[in-house]
Amino acid sequence: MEEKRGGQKYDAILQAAVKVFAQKGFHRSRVSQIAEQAGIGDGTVYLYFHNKEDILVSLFQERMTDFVYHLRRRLEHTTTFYDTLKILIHYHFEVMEFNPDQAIVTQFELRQQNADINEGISPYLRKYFRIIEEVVDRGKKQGFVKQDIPTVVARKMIFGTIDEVVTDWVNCNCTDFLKEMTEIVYQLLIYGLLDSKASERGNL
Amino acid sequence: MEEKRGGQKYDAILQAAVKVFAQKGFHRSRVSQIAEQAGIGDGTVYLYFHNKEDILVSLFQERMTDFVYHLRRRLEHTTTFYDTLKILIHYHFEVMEFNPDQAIVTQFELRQQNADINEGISPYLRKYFRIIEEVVDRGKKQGFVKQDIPTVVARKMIFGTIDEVVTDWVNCNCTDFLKEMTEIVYQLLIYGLLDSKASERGNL
Amino acid sequence: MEEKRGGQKYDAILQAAVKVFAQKGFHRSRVSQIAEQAGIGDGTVYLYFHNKEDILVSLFQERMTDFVYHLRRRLEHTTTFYDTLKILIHYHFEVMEFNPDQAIVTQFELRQQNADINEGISPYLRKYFRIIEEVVDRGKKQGFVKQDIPTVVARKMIFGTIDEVVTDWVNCNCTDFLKEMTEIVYQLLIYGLLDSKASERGNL
Amino acid sequence: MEEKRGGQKYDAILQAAVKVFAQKGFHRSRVSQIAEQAGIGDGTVYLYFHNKEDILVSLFQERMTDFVYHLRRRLEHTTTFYDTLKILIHYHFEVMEFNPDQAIVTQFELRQQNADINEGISPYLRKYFRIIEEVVDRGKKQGFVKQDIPTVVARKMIFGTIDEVVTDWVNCNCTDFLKEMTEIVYQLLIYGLLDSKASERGNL
DNA sequence: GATGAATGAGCGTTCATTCAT
DNA sequence: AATGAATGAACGCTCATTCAT
Repeated sequence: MEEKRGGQKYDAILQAAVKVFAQKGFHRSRVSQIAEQAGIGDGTVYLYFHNKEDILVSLFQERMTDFVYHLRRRLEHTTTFYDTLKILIHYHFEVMEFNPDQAIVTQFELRQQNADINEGISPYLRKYFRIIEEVVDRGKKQGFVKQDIPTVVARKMIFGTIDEVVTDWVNCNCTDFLKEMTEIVYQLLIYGLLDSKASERGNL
Repeated sequence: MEEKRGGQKYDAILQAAVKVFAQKGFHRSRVSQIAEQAGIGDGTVYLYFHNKEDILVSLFQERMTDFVYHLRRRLEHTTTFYDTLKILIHYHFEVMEFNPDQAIVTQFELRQQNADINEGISPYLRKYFRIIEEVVDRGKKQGFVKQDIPTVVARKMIFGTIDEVVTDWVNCNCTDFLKEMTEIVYQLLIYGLLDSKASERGNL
Repeated sequence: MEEKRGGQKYDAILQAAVKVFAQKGFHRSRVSQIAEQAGIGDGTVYLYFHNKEDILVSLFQERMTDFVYHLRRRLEHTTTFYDTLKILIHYHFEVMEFNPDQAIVTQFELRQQNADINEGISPYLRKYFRIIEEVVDRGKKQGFVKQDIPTVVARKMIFGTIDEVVTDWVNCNCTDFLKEMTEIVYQLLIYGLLDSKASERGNL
Repeated sequence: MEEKRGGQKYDAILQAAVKVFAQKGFHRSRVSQIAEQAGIGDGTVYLYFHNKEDILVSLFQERMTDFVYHLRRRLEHTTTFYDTLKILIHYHFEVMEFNPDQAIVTQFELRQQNADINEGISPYLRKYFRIIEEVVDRGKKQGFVKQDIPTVVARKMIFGTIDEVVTDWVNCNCTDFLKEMTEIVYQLLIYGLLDSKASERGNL
């Protein structure tokens, strides 16, 4: 076992875990099921992970690290706030749509009020938050985003909206085409709900 | 047991459950802990609830029914979309801030991928969603909300944003004043991120 | 469950435990076997004992408390060191012979190098040691026992000899009549190995 | 594996085992710990021993064979019963004191009610018993030891006493000087507890 | 011979639920 | 209705042992 993280078995376990967790939920999933799905012995799981929770946490860390890495690469060559935000939304939807099992786990199983799980997950989620906040800040500098909007609150709206769209999509058994939501979500975040003609018409 | 729902012990159990669930999380909570906290015997819990999950589900149903009832009453006398939306946001924050234990349970413990729990919760959550969607629809009729925004998507943004703000607040141990977020959240949802002068300046 | 120690189930578990421990040895014994032997459910064991080790320790504590109590009563009315010592030896053998299962557990399973077990057992074993030492001390005062023999060493010889006799008896599947060893052991401890005529004959 | 018994790795494993067993106790010791302590791979252990129990048993057999061999050599040139017994006691204490880890294992870990262990150990322990019994028998022939004392019982007293002294010494963390106990133990075994003047004084 | 990754049987313990009182 | 002692199914995890390299 030269390599733990990134090793063949390590990956197989994570891949098996997403499947099982997505199907049964974390608490109803059995370590033996994961092992079986991965085609290895029960005990082998514990050569690569400390315990069941560690599988869930590692799963998120691996995927989030990947997500953040590729997201950053995609955002590298964008210029305007508009492009950037749209690509961010699109990539988030794309990744989720590409791996519905992963999406299920992300939207449900990770939202646990469990110290170990939370501590393992939070730092990695915050990395994503930081990207969104950087996007907003850049938007401010470029004059696209209103200066008086607190960056953190803007991030909460952006992430909260995207996240809710994904949750609903998962709840509908991932039937719709998530990526097609990109444009409308983007428009809403940028322009808000208000019909600009309303003020002109004196409705305010 | 003349009365189940609404009976004295029934309420005592729910009240005890919020406390225990908030502190330990649903899966780490023991039925015996809830019984003790409620000052009753373990077996008595099962005179009022089918099982542990039923407690969590009933808890949400009760609170959500209350929430929806009072929210509707507050929204009854509002006229413009602006008032309505602001009151909705404010009331959501107010309720959460008033009962942090309830907030913790709502933001974490209810997000379970568990058939029984989900089926018990979804209908009641959808009642809230319907209110939000009605608000959006009314806003459209009044000409405040852009007609081409799908109501459901607008609801996702509104709820998603509010929900994310609450989640973050809970994650920060409920230290900030949540209600003070109302105005900024309201502004963001209505006007979006865009600095309107940007288009005039030709940044688009 | 009004009573734990001394309760009906508590005793049943201990009685079952001696039997199972004696047959299989502590480490090869299964809690489920003890429960079955006691005619109760597996979980019930844990209403009366903290864990498997606690059963072993409690077993020894109960039996040793009994042993010490009855031994003291028997020794109460003895006068000379001779009577006292003989009764002590006899009672030790009698108890062991009366309950071979208990004897097996005492001679083997309790000699564990395990902090929890040792800490639970030592204080109770020392109570017995104290009795032996008191007997020796009284013997000294009465002029029966040589003054220059350290009481503690005398106790080690007395207990060590009795204990070894019992161990050997257990190793021979408890076939001999243990109580019949009383006299010879007594003689040996009192007079030692030496043939007193030897010195007279100048063999020394 | 040209050589098993006596090979370099074989010895290394035994040496490592004493250390680990003494520290953790047989059941809490892990084969991997022994391997690590011996500086070899886990699997290598099984090239030299059948299983974990075999290590414990072999350990005892090796050490006991050595012990018996050297004890016999020391006793070869003694003449009187007195010398012989004293040397026996002294050598037993000396060996134990020289290797406290070995002593701990001998006093605790070997006293297992386990068929395999017992069967492996008994024959070797009996070799020691036989020596003691030979010493007693010779003592009888020489007229030092009372003829009517059954040799086996005498052996039980001798071994039981020595053994108990060692056990107590181990329980006190091997702090005292064990060898200094030789004389008093010897005196006790030879002359017994009785103050010979007592009978003269008519105390009997 | 030496290794150590892989195995999987095995078990102590928990705790939601029941039911006799 | 209320109790809480009793239950036993269920499972995460360990670790002695194996065997391909």
